[in-house]
Amino acid sequence: MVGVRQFDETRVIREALRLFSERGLSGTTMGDLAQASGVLRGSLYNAYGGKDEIFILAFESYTREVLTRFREALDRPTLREALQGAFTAAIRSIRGNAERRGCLTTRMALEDHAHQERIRAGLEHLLGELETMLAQALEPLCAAGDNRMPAPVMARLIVTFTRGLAVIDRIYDDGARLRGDADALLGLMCPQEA
Amino acid sequence: MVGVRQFDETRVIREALRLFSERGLSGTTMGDLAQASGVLRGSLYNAYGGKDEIFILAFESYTREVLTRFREALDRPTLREALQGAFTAAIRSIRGNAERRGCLTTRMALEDHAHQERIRAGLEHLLGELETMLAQALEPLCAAGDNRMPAPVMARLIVTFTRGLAVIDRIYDDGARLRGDADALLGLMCPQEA
DNA sequence: CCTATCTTTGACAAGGGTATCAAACTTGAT
DNA sequence: ATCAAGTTTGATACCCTTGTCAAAGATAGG
Repeated sequence: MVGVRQFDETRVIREALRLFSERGLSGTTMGDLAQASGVLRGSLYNAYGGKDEIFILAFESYTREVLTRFREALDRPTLREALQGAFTAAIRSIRGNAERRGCLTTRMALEDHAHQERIRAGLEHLLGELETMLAQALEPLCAAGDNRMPAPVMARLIVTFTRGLAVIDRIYDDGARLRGDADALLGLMCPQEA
Repeated sequence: MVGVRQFDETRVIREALRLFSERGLSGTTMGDLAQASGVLRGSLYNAYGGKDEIFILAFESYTREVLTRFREALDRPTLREALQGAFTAAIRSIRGNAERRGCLTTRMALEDHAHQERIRAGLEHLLGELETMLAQALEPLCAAGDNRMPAPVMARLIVTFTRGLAVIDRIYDDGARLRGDADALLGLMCPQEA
């Protein structure tokens, strides 16, 4: 290797993910990315080609992160606990942490961009994986109880509902509201008073 | 009146609503608005001041339209029918008609803009009205059945869930999927097999 | 130490959008 | 018919963003 990249590539992706989550794709400029990562615009163009390429990399990283988080959250012995885990993970994803805020998936779903189809396909892939993971995790737990709702239907409902949580958070910015909604749906899905 | 406006103001608002719903606020330019309404940019600036002012007017019009639609949809004798009416109205709003597509509320919630606070307040107002309307309409119907969930909680859950439907529609563009999700939640809220 | 190759740097051109403005125009009221 | 007030029109200035590029810099391999 003769020409060696001088900057921290993981930092670029990390900062990009943060900015895209907070401001969206069109709301983030190459200048923003450059400033946040401490790399000059020219270097970013040279290394990645442009904003869309950086976004794709950031989104792939985000997909891995989200799926890992849900996989862990669902690993519980009862239906109720698994659902609680899923909702808690979703709300944590949406409300963010010190490093990042906002749900990139929901954000990208509502935004228009040049590479619409590619990004839409990425979102479909992420939500599809999430739905499959939910269905597989809930299947045995649903069968154990007296649940009338099939696990795949429940999985879809959870995916759709949690997208709604992301929207509501943008408007009310109220964690208690999100937890209240999640508890309400949990109550419908697990009527028992354990 | 000496200087009389030469163009059709209702057409401007109607076309603006269509464009903002389909492309978002930042995705719609004054040029787009001018072209769609057949009015020159200069005239729009003179009449309204700028894009944001036009948006506010369009959003107010949208708020009235949505609330009217839900008021009619909820006017049913049983809980199940009222819920079905609400979900159908929501899906119709989201999927649109020949004239317009896309859910402006959900779209605006996820987009960043200069007048963030003003628009966020507008969204909170619309969803608040919707929630109140739902709670009041469902209250007597819930009391009639053996429902354990209080009407206000159910109202919030519906508002949140239907925002999720709007997001899912953007990704899958599949009306059957939306109806499936709505039926699933309906099944949880009205367990009886009428 | 030298070199080939890639990276960094800063400047620049181009495109698109917002906003402004003066001049021409329209029209209700006197 | 004339006037005053508001509107239309097209041009223009300005800003922001993207994308490109040549020159300078850095580094592994010889």
